[in-house]
Amino acid sequence: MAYRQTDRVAARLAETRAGILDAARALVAEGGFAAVQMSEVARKAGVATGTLYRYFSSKEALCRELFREVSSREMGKLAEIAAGHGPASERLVEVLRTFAGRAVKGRRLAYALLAEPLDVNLAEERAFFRRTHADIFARILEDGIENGELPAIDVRIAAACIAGAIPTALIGPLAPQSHELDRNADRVVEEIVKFCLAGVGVTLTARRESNSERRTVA
Amino acid sequence: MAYRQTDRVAARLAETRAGILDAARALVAEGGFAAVQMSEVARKAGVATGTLYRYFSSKEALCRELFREVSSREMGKLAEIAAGHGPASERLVEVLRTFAGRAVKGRRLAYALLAEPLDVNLAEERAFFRRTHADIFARILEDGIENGELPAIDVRIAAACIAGAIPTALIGPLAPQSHELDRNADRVVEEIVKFCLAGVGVTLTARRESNSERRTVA
DNA sequence: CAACGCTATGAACCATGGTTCATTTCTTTT
DNA sequence: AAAAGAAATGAACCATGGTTCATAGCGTTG
Repeated sequence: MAYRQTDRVAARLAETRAGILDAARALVAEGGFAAVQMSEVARKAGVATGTLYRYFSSKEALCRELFREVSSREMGKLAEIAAGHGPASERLVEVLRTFAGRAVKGRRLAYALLAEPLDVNLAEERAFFRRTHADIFARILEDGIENGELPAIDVRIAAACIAGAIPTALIGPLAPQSHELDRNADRVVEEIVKFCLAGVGVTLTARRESNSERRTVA
Repeated sequence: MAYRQTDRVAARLAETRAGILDAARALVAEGGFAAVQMSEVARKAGVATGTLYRYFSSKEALCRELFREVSSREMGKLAEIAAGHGPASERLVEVLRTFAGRAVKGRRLAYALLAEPLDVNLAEERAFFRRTHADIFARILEDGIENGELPAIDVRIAAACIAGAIPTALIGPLAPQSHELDRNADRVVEEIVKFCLAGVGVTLTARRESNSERRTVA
Protein backbone atom coordinates (compact mmCIF):
# COMPACT_ATOMS: atom_id res chain seq x y z
CA MET A 1 0.00 0.00 0.00
CA ALA A 2 1.57 3.18 -1.13
CA TYR A 3 -1.01 5.82 -1.81
CA ARG A 4 -4.31 7.01 -0.52
CA GLN A 5 -5.91 10.27 -1.54
CA THR A 6 -5.53 12.87 1.18
CA ASP A 7 -8.12 15.53 1.98
CA ARG A 8 -6.04 18.29 0.57
CA VAL A 9 -5.80 16.53 -2.75
CA ALA A 10 -9.47 15.69 -2.78
CA ALA A 11 -10.19 19.36 -2.25
CA ARG A 12 -7.92 20.37 -5.09
CA LEU A 13 -9.54 17.86 -7.39
CA ALA A 14 -12.97 19.15 -6.50
CA GLU A 15 -11.78 22.63 -7.18
CA THR A 16 -10.46 21.68 -10.57
CA ARG A 17 -13.71 19.98 -11.39
CA ALA A 18 -15.66 23.03 -10.37
CA GLY A 19 -13.26 25.18 -12.35
CA ILE A 20 -13.93 23.16 -15.45
CA LEU A 21 -17.67 23.53 -15.02
CA ASP A 22 -17.20 27.23 -14.40
CA ALA A 23 -15.22 27.61 -17.58
CA ALA A 24 -17.85 25.76 -19.53
CA ARG A 25 -20.61 27.83 -17.95
CA ALA A 26 -18.80 31.00 -18.91
CA LEU A 27 -18.57 29.82 -22.50
CA VAL A 28 -22.26 29.02 -22.55
CA ALA A 29 -23.06 32.44 -21.20
CA GLU A 30 -20.99 34.03 -23.95
CA GLY A 31 -21.86 31.97 -26.96
CA GLY A 32 -24.25 29.20 -26.02
CA PHE A 33 -23.47 25.53 -26.02
CA ALA A 34 -22.13 25.87 -29.52
CA ALA A 35 -19.17 27.71 -28.01
CA VAL A 36 -18.32 24.85 -25.68
CA GLN A 37 -15.35 23.18 -27.33
CA MET A 38 -13.23 20.93 -25.23
CA SER A 39 -10.05 22.75 -26.13
CA GLU A 40 -11.61 26.07 -25.20
CA VAL A 41 -12.95 24.78 -21.93
CA ALA A 42 -9.51 23.51 -21.07
CA ARG A 43 -7.83 26.76 -21.98
CA LYS A 44 -10.31 28.77 -19.95
CA ALA A 45 -10.05 26.44 -16.98
CA GLY A 46 -6.28 26.49 -17.13
CA VAL A 47 -5.82 22.76 -17.65
CA ALA A 48 -4.85 20.53 -20.52
CA THR A 49 -7.43 19.05 -22.82
CA GLY A 50 -6.71 15.56 -21.64
CA THR A 51 -7.38 16.59 -18.09
CA LEU A 52 -11.02 17.24 -18.88
CA TYR A 53 -11.39 13.55 -19.50
CA ARG A 54 -10.21 12.74 -16.02
CA TYR A 55 -13.26 14.57 -14.70
CA PHE A 56 -15.86 13.96 -17.37
CA SER A 57 -16.16 10.90 -19.48
CA SER A 58 -17.03 12.87 -22.60
CA LYS A 59 -18.08 16.23 -23.84
CA GLU A 60 -21.62 15.02 -23.69
CA ALA A 61 -21.33 14.18 -20.01
CA LEU A 62 -19.84 17.56 -19.26
CA CYS A 63 -22.52 19.42 -21.13
CA ARG A 64 -25.31 17.41 -19.63
CA GLU A 65 -24.12 18.07 -16.13
CA LEU A 66 -23.77 21.72 -16.91
CA PHE A 67 -27.19 21.91 -18.44
CA ARG A 68 -28.75 20.26 -15.46
CA GLU A 69 -26.96 22.45 -13.00
CA VAL A 70 -27.97 25.65 -14.73
CA SER A 71 -31.51 24.63 -15.51
CA SER A 72 -32.28 23.23 -12.11
CA ARG A 73 -31.53 26.60 -10.59
CA GLU A 74 -34.19 28.10 -12.82
CA MET A 75 -36.70 25.39 -12.19
CA GLY A 76 -36.15 25.64 -8.49
CA LYS A 77 -37.30 29.23 -8.45
CA LEU A 78 -40.48 28.40 -10.30
CA ALA A 79 -41.22 25.27 -8.32
CA GLU A 80 -40.92 27.24 -5.13
CA ILE A 81 -43.49 29.75 -6.23
CA ALA A 82 -45.77 27.07 -7.59
CA ALA A 83 -45.73 25.21 -4.30
CA GLY A 84 -47.01 28.23 -2.41
CA HIS A 85 -50.39 28.27 -0.76
CA GLY A 86 -52.08 31.31 -2.26
CA PRO A 87 -54.87 31.21 -4.85
CA ALA A 88 -53.87 29.44 -8.03
CA SER A 89 -54.40 32.44 -10.22
CA GLU A 90 -52.01 34.49 -8.14
CA ARG A 91 -49.39 31.80 -8.15
CA LEU A 92 -49.83 31.50 -11.87
CA VAL A 93 -49.28 35.19 -12.42
CA GLU A 94 -46.20 35.13 -10.30
CA VAL A 95 -44.75 32.06 -11.97
CA LEU A 96 -45.28 33.50 -15.41
CA ARG A 97 -43.80 36.83 -14.46
CA THR A 98 -40.83 35.17 -12.90
CA PHE A 99 -40.27 32.88 -15.83
CA ALA A 100 -40.53 35.65 -18.36
CA GLY A 101 -38.69 38.17 -16.24
CA ARG A 102 -35.71 35.91 -15.68
CA ALA A 103 -35.62 34.97 -19.32
CA VAL A 104 -35.39 38.60 -20.35
CA LYS A 105 -32.69 39.41 -17.87
CA GLY A 106 -30.59 36.40 -18.68
CA ARG A 107 -31.38 36.31 -22.34
CA ARG A 108 -28.11 34.69 -23.34
CA LEU A 109 -28.59 31.88 -20.90
CA ALA A 110 -32.27 31.56 -21.62
CA TYR A 111 -31.44 31.23 -25.28
CA ALA A 112 -29.01 28.43 -24.57
CA LEU A 113 -31.47 26.61 -22.35
CA LEU A 114 -34.59 27.11 -24.41
CA ALA A 115 -33.95 27.95 -28.00
CA GLU A 116 -30.41 27.30 -29.17
CA PRO A 117 -30.01 24.50 -31.68
CA LEU A 118 -28.49 21.63 -29.70
CA ASP A 119 -27.46 18.19 -30.69
CA VAL A 120 -29.65 15.30 -29.74
CA ASN A 121 -28.02 14.44 -26.43
CA LEU A 122 -28.50 17.85 -24.99
CA ALA A 123 -31.88 18.10 -26.59
CA GLU A 124 -32.85 15.32 -24.21
CA GLU A 125 -31.85 17.39 -21.24
CA ARG A 126 -33.76 20.29 -22.63
CA ALA A 127 -36.80 18.15 -23.13
CA PHE A 128 -36.71 17.25 -19.47
CA PHE A 129 -36.31 20.90 -18.55
CA ARG A 130 -39.25 21.98 -20.62
CA ARG A 131 -41.43 19.15 -19.47
CA THR A 132 -40.76 20.18 -15.93
CA HIS A 133 -41.79 23.70 -16.74
CA ALA A 134 -44.96 22.52 -18.30
CA ASP A 135 -45.61 20.33 -15.28
CA ILE A 136 -45.30 23.32 -13.01
CA PHE A 137 -47.76 25.31 -15.06
CA ALA A 138 -50.12 22.39 -15.37
CA ARG A 139 -50.08 21.77 -11.66
CA ILE A 140 -51.15 25.28 -10.87
CA LEU A 141 -53.83 25.20 -13.52
CA GLU A 142 -55.20 21.99 -12.06
CA ASP A 143 -55.37 23.55 -8.64
CA GLY A 144 -57.19 26.50 -10.06
CA ILE A 145 -59.70 24.41 -11.92
CA GLU A 146 -60.31 22.15 -8.98
CA ASN A 147 -61.30 24.96 -6.72
CA GLY A 148 -63.25 26.83 -9.33
CA GLU A 149 -60.92 29.76 -9.82
CA LEU A 150 -60.29 28.82 -13.41
CA PRO A 151 -62.51 27.48 -16.15
CA ALA A 152 -61.97 23.85 -17.03
CA ILE A 153 -59.51 23.36 -19.85
CA ASP A 154 -57.04 20.74 -20.89
CA VAL A 155 -54.21 21.67 -18.58
CA ARG A 156 -51.51 19.72 -20.43
CA ILE A 157 -52.25 21.56 -23.61
CA ALA A 158 -52.57 24.94 -22.01
CA ALA A 159 -49.31 24.40 -20.15
CA ALA A 160 -47.55 23.50 -23.39
CA CYS A 161 -48.94 26.61 -25.04
CA ILE A 162 -47.61 28.75 -22.25
CA ALA A 163 -44.27 27.02 -22.31
CA GLY A 164 -44.06 27.74 -26.01
CA ALA A 165 -45.43 31.23 -26.08
CA ILE A 166 -43.20 32.82 -23.47
CA PRO A 167 -39.80 31.85 -24.84
CA THR A 168 -40.83 32.46 -28.42
CA ALA A 169 -42.04 35.93 -27.65
CA LEU A 170 -38.92 36.78 -25.65
CA ILE A 171 -36.00 35.18 -27.40
CA GLY A 172 -35.20 34.19 -30.91
CA PRO A 173 -36.27 35.69 -34.19
CA LEU A 174 -39.78 36.65 -33.12
CA ALA A 175 -38.70 38.49 -30.03
CA PRO A 176 -38.39 42.24 -29.92
CA GLN A 177 -34.95 43.62 -30.66
CA SER A 178 -32.62 43.28 -27.75
CA HIS A 179 -32.30 46.99 -27.12
CA GLU A 180 -36.05 47.36 -27.25
CA LEU A 181 -36.35 44.64 -24.67
CA ASP A 182 -33.87 46.41 -22.48
CA ARG A 183 -35.95 49.54 -22.58
CA ASN A 184 -39.37 47.97 -22.22
CA ALA A 185 -38.72 44.74 -20.43
CA ASP A 186 -41.56 45.20 -17.97
CA ARG A 187 -44.12 46.18 -20.53
CA VAL A 188 -43.23 43.30 -22.82
CA VAL A 189 -43.27 40.79 -20.01
CA GLU A 190 -46.60 42.09 -18.84
CA GLU A 191 -48.08 41.82 -22.30
CA ILE A 192 -46.93 38.24 -22.71
CA VAL A 193 -48.19 37.27 -19.31
CA LYS A 194 -51.49 38.86 -20.13
CA PHE A 195 -51.76 36.77 -23.26
CA CYS A 196 -51.06 33.56 -21.40
CA LEU A 197 -53.43 34.37 -18.59
CA ALA A 198 -56.18 35.26 -20.99
CA GLY A 199 -55.46 31.99 -22.75
CA VAL A 200 -56.41 30.09 -19.62
CA GLY A 201 -59.30 32.35 -18.78
CA VAL A 202 -57.78 34.71 -16.24
CA THR A 203 -58.26 38.41 -16.75
CA LEU A 204 -55.68 40.50 -15.08
CA THR A 205 -57.20 43.07 -12.77
CA ALA A 206 -55.20 46.19 -11.94
CA ARG A 207 -52.55 45.60 -9.28
CA ARG A 208 -49.52 47.14 -7.72
CA GLU A 209 -47.20 46.33 -10.66
CA SER A 210 -49.42 48.00 -13.16
CA ASN A 211 -48.05 51.47 -12.85
CA SER A 212 -46.94 50.53 -16.33
CA GLU A 213 -49.31 51.59 -19.02
CA ARG A 214 -52.57 49.79 -19.45
CA ARG A 215 -53.22 51.62 -22.65
CA THR A 216 -53.88 49.23 -25.40
CA VAL A 217 -51.32 49.68 -28.07
CA ALA A 218 -52.62 49.81 -31.60
CA MET B 1 -17.49 26.63 -81.94
CA ALA B 2 -18.38 23.10 -81.24
CA TYR B 3 -21.10 22.80 -78.66
CA ARG B 4 -24.25 24.51 -77.61
CA GLN B 5 -26.72 23.07 -75.15
CA THR B 6 -29.74 21.66 -76.87
CA ASP B 7 -33.27 21.71 -75.50
CA ARG B 8 -33.28 18.04 -74.83
CA VAL B 9 -30.20 18.37 -72.68
CA ALA B 10 -31.51 21.40 -70.88
CA ALA B 11 -34.61 19.43 -70.03
CA ARG B 12 -32.57 16.52 -68.75
CA LEU B 13 -30.49 18.86 -66.60
CA ALA B 14 -33.61 20.41 -65.14
CA GLU B 15 -34.91 16.96 -64.42
CA THR B 16 -31.74 15.97 -62.64
CA ARG B 17 -31.87 19.12 -60.60
CA ALA B 18 -35.44 18.45 -59.62
CA GLY B 19 -34.53 14.87 -58.85
CA ILE B 20 -31.85 16.02 -56.47
CA LEU B 21 -34.28 18.29 -54.67
CA ASP B 22 -36.79 15.48 -54.54
CA ALA B 23 -34.26 13.15 -53.02
CA ALA B 24 -33.35 15.73 -50.43
CA ARG B 25 -36.98 16.42 -49.68
CA ALA B 26 -37.62 12.74 -49.17
CA LEU B 27 -34.74 12.57 -46.72
CA VAL B 28 -36.11 15.54 -44.81
CA ALA B 29 -39.52 13.94 -44.64
CA GLU B 30 -37.97 10.78 -43.23
CA GLY B 31 -35.42 12.11 -40.82
CA GLY B 32 -35.35 15.87 -40.88
CA PHE B 33 -32.55 18.01 -42.21
CA ALA B 34 -30.14 16.04 -40.08
CA ALA B 35 -30.64 13.15 -42.47
CA VAL B 36 -29.60 15.22 -45.47
CA GLN B 37 -26.06 14.08 -46.22
CA MET B 38 -24.64 14.82 -49.60
CA SER B 39 -23.70 11.23 -50.22
CA GLU B 40 -27.20 10.08 -49.28
CA VAL B 41 -28.84 12.66 -51.46
CA ALA B 42 -26.68 11.55 -54.36
CA ARG B 43 -27.44 7.90 -53.79
CA LYS B 44 -31.16 8.55 -53.59
CA ALA B 45 -31.13 10.77 -56.65
CA GLY B 46 -29.10 8.25 -58.59
CA VAL B 47 -26.15 10.49 -59.30
CA ALA B 48 -22.60 10.77 -58.07
CA THR B 49 -21.71 12.97 -55.15
CA GLY B 50 -19.70 15.29 -57.33
CA THR B 51 -22.69 15.84 -59.55
CA LEU B 52 -24.55 17.55 -56.75
CA TYR B 53 -22.00 20.31 -56.93
CA ARG B 54 -22.78 20.93 -60.55
CA TYR B 55 -26.28 21.92 -59.49
CA PHE B 56 -25.79 23.42 -56.06
CA SER B 57 -22.77 25.33 -54.91
CA SER B 58 -22.81 23.73 -51.48
CA LYS B 59 -24.87 21.70 -49.12
CA GLU B 60 -26.01 24.91 -47.55
CA ALA B 61 -27.32 26.21 -50.85
CA LEU B 62 -29.17 22.98 -51.49
CA CYS B 63 -30.76 22.95 -48.06
CA ARG B 64 -31.74 26.58 -48.19
CA GLU B 65 -33.47 26.16 -51.50
CA LEU B 66 -35.24 23.11 -50.19
CA PHE B 67 -36.30 24.85 -47.00
CA ARG B 68 -37.69 27.76 -48.94
CA GLU B 69 -39.54 25.59 -51.36
CA VAL B 70 -41.18 23.55 -48.66
CA SER B 71 -41.93 26.38 -46.31
CA SER B 72 -43.32 28.71 -48.93
CA ARG B 73 -45.94 26.15 -49.76
CA GLU B 74 -47.09 26.27 -46.15
CA MET B 75 -46.99 30.01 -45.89
CA GLY B 76 -48.91 30.34 -49.09
CA LYS B 77 -51.88 28.52 -47.61
CA LEU B 78 -51.95 30.75 -44.59
CA ALA B 79 -51.40 33.94 -46.50
CA GLU B 80 -54.30 33.10 -48.74
CA ILE B 81 -56.66 32.74 -45.83
CA ALA B 82 -55.33 35.82 -44.14
CA ALA B 83 -55.91 37.91 -47.23
CA GLY B 84 -59.59 37.05 -47.30
CA HIS B 85 -62.28 39.64 -46.74
CA GLY B 86 -64.29 38.18 -43.90
CA PRO B 87 -64.27 39.44 -40.31
CA ALA B 88 -60.82 39.32 -38.72
CA SER B 89 -61.83 36.97 -35.96
CA GLU B 90 -63.10 34.45 -38.46
CA ARG B 91 -59.99 34.66 -40.56
CA LEU B 92 -57.96 34.27 -37.41
CA VAL B 93 -59.77 31.13 -36.39
CA GLU B 94 -59.32 29.67 -39.81
CA VAL B 95 -55.63 30.53 -40.01
CA LEU B 96 -54.95 29.02 -36.63
CA ARG B 97 -56.88 25.89 -37.42
CA THR B 98 -55.12 25.51 -40.71
CA PHE B 99 -51.71 26.10 -39.22
CA ALA B 100 -52.26 23.66 -36.41
CA GLY B 101 -54.10 21.17 -38.52
CA ARG B 102 -51.42 20.99 -41.15
CA ALA B 103 -48.73 20.72 -38.51
CA VAL B 104 -50.41 17.71 -36.97
CA LYS B 105 -50.92 15.96 -40.25
CA GLY B 106 -47.42 16.58 -41.51
CA ARG B 107 -45.75 16.26 -38.16
CA ARG B 108 -42.44 15.06 -39.58
CA LEU B 109 -42.20 17.97 -41.92
CA ALA B 110 -43.49 20.44 -39.36
CA TYR B 111 -40.82 19.25 -36.99
CA ALA B 112 -38.13 19.86 -39.57
CA LEU B 113 -39.45 23.30 -40.40
CA LEU B 114 -40.25 24.49 -36.92
CA ALA B 115 -38.46 22.59 -34.22
CA GLU B 116 -35.57 20.49 -35.40
CA PRO B 117 -32.15 21.65 -34.29
CA LEU B 118 -30.58 23.19 -37.39
CA ASP B 119 -27.26 24.76 -37.99
CA VAL B 120 -27.04 28.50 -38.22
CA ASN B 121 -27.47 28.85 -41.96
CA LEU B 122 -30.73 27.05 -42.04
CA ALA B 123 -31.75 28.68 -38.81
CA GLU B 124 -31.77 31.89 -40.84
CA GLU B 125 -34.23 30.44 -43.27
CA ARG B 126 -36.36 29.27 -40.43
CA ALA B 127 -36.25 32.67 -38.84
CA PHE B 128 -37.65 34.13 -42.01
CA PHE B 129 -40.32 31.47 -42.12
CA ARG B 130 -41.41 32.11 -38.57
CA ARG B 131 -41.34 35.84 -38.94
CA THR B 132 -43.61 35.50 -41.90
CA HIS B 133 -45.99 33.44 -39.83
CA ALA B 134 -46.01 36.00 -37.13
CA ASP B 135 -46.60 38.72 -39.70
CA ILE B 136 -49.63 36.89 -40.98
CA PHE B 137 -51.08 36.60 -37.50
CA ALA B 138 -50.21 40.16 -36.65
CA ARG B 139 -51.84 41.47 -39.76
CA ILE B 140 -55.14 39.84 -38.96
CA LEU B 141 -54.99 41.02 -35.38
CA GLU B 142 -54.42 44.57 -36.55
CA ASP B 143 -57.40 44.37 -38.82
CA GLY B 144 -59.51 43.11 -35.98
CA ILE B 145 -58.40 45.81 -33.61
CA GLU B 146 -58.85 48.53 -36.15
CA ASN B 147 -62.46 47.71 -36.74
CA GLY B 148 -63.23 47.04 -33.12
CA GLU B 149 -63.70 43.29 -33.33
CA LEU B 150 -60.78 42.67 -31.03
CA PRO B 151 -59.55 44.43 -27.92
CA ALA B 152 -56.40 46.47 -28.41
CA ILE B 153 -53.24 44.54 -27.63
CA ASP B 154 -49.66 44.56 -28.79
CA VAL B 155 -50.08 42.60 -31.97
CA ARG B 156 -46.41 41.80 -32.46
CA ILE B 157 -46.22 40.19 -29.09
CA ALA B 158 -49.48 38.35 -29.38
CA ALA B 159 -48.46 37.07 -32.79
CA ALA B 160 -45.19 35.79 -31.40
CA CYS B 161 -47.02 34.07 -28.57
CA ILE B 162 -49.28 32.32 -31.01
CA ALA B 163 -46.38 31.37 -33.25
CA GLY B 164 -44.70 29.84 -30.23
CA ALA B 165 -47.66 28.20 -28.59
CA ILE B 166 -48.97 26.22 -31.52
CA PRO B 167 -45.82 24.38 -32.54
CA THR B 168 -44.78 23.76 -28.97
CA ALA B 169 -48.08 22.23 -28.09
CA LEU B 170 -48.14 20.07 -31.21
CA ILE B 171 -44.61 18.90 -31.82
CA GLY B 172 -41.61 18.24 -29.68
CA PRO B 173 -41.33 17.10 -26.11
CA LEU B 174 -44.36 18.95 -24.80
CA ALA B 175 -46.71 17.66 -27.42
CA PRO B 176 -49.07 14.79 -26.79
CA GLN B 177 -47.79 11.37 -27.79
CA SER B 178 -47.95 10.79 -31.47
CA HIS B 179 -50.54 8.05 -31.27
CA GLU B 180 -52.68 10.19 -29.02
CA LEU B 181 -52.49 12.97 -31.55
CA ASP B 182 -53.57 10.59 -34.24
CA ARG B 183 -56.62 9.67 -32.26
CA ASN B 184 -57.57 13.12 -31.02
CA ALA B 185 -56.12 15.46 -33.57
CA ASP B 186 -59.23 17.56 -33.86
CA ARG B 187 -59.80 17.94 -30.17
CA VAL B 188 -56.17 18.88 -29.52
CA VAL B 189 -56.12 21.37 -32.34
CA GLU B 190 -59.35 22.88 -31.11
CA GLU B 191 -58.00 23.22 -27.60
CA ILE B 192 -54.85 24.95 -28.76
CA VAL B 193 -56.75 27.27 -31.02
CA LYS B 194 -59.04 28.09 -28.15
CA PHE B 195 -56.09 29.02 -26.00
CA CYS B 196 -54.66 31.32 -28.64
CA LEU B 197 -57.97 32.95 -29.37
CA ALA B 198 -58.63 33.54 -25.72
CA GLY B 199 -55.14 35.01 -25.50
CA VAL B 200 -56.13 37.73 -27.93
CA GLY B 201 -59.57 38.22 -26.44
CA VAL B 202 -61.72 36.15 -28.73
CA THR B 203 -64.13 33.74 -27.15
CA LEU B 204 -65.12 30.99 -29.40
CA THR B 205 -68.87 30.93 -29.70
CA ALA B 206 -70.54 27.66 -30.42
CA ARG B 207 -70.14 26.64 -34.02
CA ARG B 208 -70.30 23.54 -36.02
CA GLU B 209 -67.04 22.23 -34.57
CA SER B 210 -67.87 23.03 -30.97
CA ASN B 211 -69.77 20.01 -29.99
CA SER B 212 -66.84 19.97 -27.56
CA GLU B 213 -67.33 21.33 -24.07
CA ARG B 214 -67.78 24.99 -23.16
CA ARG B 215 -68.71 24.30 -19.59
CA THR B 216 -66.65 26.14 -17.03
CA VAL B 217 -66.34 23.70 -14.23
CA ALA B 218 -66.46 25.04 -10.74
C1' DC C 1 14.31 9.06 -0.09
C1' DA C 2 12.74 5.18 -2.68
C1' DA C 3 9.04 3.10 -4.65
C1' DC C 4 4.57 3.31 -6.26
C1' DG C 5 0.61 5.01 -8.14
C1' DC C 6 -2.40 8.89 -8.95
C1' DT C 7 -2.76 13.16 -11.76
C1' DA C 8 -1.76 16.15 -15.60
C1' DT C 9 -0.10 16.92 -20.14
C1' DG C 10 -0.85 18.01 -25.16
C1' DA C 11 0.36 16.39 -29.49
C1' DA C 12 -1.20 12.69 -32.23
C1' DC C 13 -5.14 10.22 -33.51
C1' DC C 14 -9.60 9.37 -35.42
C1' DA C 15 -14.42 9.89 -37.17
C1' DT C 16 -17.52 12.45 -39.73
C1' DG C 17 -19.01 14.42 -43.61
C1' DG C 18 -18.56 18.25 -46.96
C1' DT C 19 -15.83 19.46 -51.09
C1' DT C 20 -12.58 18.96 -54.96
C1' DC C 21 -10.55 17.39 -59.26
C1' DA C 22 -8.29 14.35 -62.62
C1' DT C 23 -10.50 11.30 -65.49
C1' DT C 24 -14.15 9.31 -68.20
C1' DT C 25 -18.38 9.58 -70.74
C1' DC C 26 -21.65 11.93 -73.45
C1' DT C 27 -23.20 15.79 -76.96
C1' DT C 28 -22.71 18.76 -80.38
C1' DT C 29 -20.61 20.53 -84.36
C1' DT C 30 -18.02 20.31 -88.76
C1' DA D 1 -15.75 10.30 -87.44
C1' DA D 2 -12.93 13.46 -85.25
C1' DA D 3 -12.44 17.46 -82.53
C1' DA D 4 -13.95 20.17 -78.62
C1' DG D 5 -16.53 21.10 -74.87
C1' DA D 6 -19.93 19.99 -71.35
C1' DA D 7 -21.42 16.84 -67.88
C1' DA D 8 -20.78 13.10 -64.68
C1' DT D 9 -17.99 10.36 -61.82
C1' DG D 10 -16.26 8.86 -57.19
C1' DA D 11 -12.21 8.25 -54.73
C1' DA D 12 -9.11 11.26 -52.53
C1' DC D 13 -8.84 15.33 -49.92
C1' DC D 14 -9.57 18.39 -46.15
C1' DA D 15 -11.49 20.76 -41.95
C1' DT D 16 -13.39 20.35 -37.63
C1' DG D 17 -13.28 18.99 -33.23
C1' DG D 18 -13.73 15.15 -29.87
C1' DT D 19 -10.83 11.53 -27.74
C1' DT D 20 -6.68 8.84 -26.58
C1' DC D 21 -2.23 7.66 -24.70
C1' DA D 22 2.71 7.53 -23.82
C1' DT D 23 5.15 10.43 -20.90
C1' DA D 24 6.30 13.54 -17.16
C1' DG D 25 5.24 15.35 -12.73
C1' DC D 26 3.48 14.99 -7.86
C1' DG D 27 1.90 13.00 -3.42
C1' DT D 28 1.80 9.37 -0.32
C1' DT D 29 3.52 5.77 2.23
C1' DG D 30 7.08 2.92 4.65
